[in-house]
Amino acid sequence: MKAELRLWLRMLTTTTTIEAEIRRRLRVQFNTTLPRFDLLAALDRAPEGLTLGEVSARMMVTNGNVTGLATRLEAEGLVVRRVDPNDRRAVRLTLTEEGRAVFDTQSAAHGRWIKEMFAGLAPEEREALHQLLGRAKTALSTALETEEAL
Amino acid sequence: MKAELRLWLRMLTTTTTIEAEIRRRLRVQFNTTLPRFDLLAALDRAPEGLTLGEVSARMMVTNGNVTGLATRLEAEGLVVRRVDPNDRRAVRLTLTEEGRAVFDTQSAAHGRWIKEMFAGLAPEEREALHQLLGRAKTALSTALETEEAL
DNA sequence: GAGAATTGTTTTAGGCTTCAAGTATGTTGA
DNA sequence: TCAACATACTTGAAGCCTAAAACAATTCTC
Repeated sequence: MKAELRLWLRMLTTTTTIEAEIRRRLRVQFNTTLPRFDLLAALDRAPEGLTLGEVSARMMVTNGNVTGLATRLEAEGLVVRRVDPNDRRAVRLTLTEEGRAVFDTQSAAHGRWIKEMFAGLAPEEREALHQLLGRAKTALSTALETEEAL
Repeated sequence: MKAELRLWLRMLTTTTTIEAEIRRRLRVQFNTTLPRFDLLAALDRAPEGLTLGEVSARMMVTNGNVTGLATRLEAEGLVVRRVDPNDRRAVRLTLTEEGRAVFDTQSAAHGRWIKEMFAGLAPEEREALHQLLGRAKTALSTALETEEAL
């Protein structure tokens, strides 16, 4: 098998394993899901709230997806939808007080999980991995741009 | 932000970007999906076919998931379901001739895509990344086993 | 200012995924 | 033997996700 394919498969399984564990813990410990958590995280970083379109860009998912996510989180009382007064086409999403409190707890736990999962890696290894992933990322975007240009 | 979290986010976005591109190409070039492709790949490596349970273990997804996937692929004529004569609870899945031909084409394209996406990485970088991901993987499984034991 | 193009969101149809419950078959041990 | 347990799969409900079409509000252009 080609070296590139081996690399990709290892990268994929490593990431998938971590992600599956995070999803599992979010479910059993907080009865929530990764997409919900990610949406709260996006709002947490934007004190003024975000329009659905901004959320969808930050999360790299489609608009229709965010609509449903927002509806569920709103039903749970964690976010509120408000029509943007400046642009009545847009809907602005903000965390409720409860939403912020819930996210703070979940976020702290999430941080601990990640730290724990990478604990077996020496700081230099961690740094080297970060560096190489950065290289892979730029290599990738050049490859995709070249493709685009055809 | 913690170094571990930065590393994880970079790992996640890199992997996600590649995966999204693969899904996109499978869709536009072959009108198929990644889970379908993965299922065919699993069968391709098993000349005698696999039971649904074996597929679900290899793909790391639930049984119910494989049931639906198999149903759709069967409807497309790419796989056949046959009750295992030795264990009438089990259903054995095998590629049809068409299924094998389709997979061969898709698999070749998939290999080229991956090669292309990692082309910007020098062989030493690729090797180093592979190595570090291996380290991360073992570090991760020790972390999860320790957790398990509590 | 009216019509056209653009932008922001929702809806629709379909597929993927999980968990939990249900059905059928197989295995085991009193 | 046969009841209890285990295994293999399917089904159903709910959520996540996409692409494409529909709708609504805004902006542009003449």
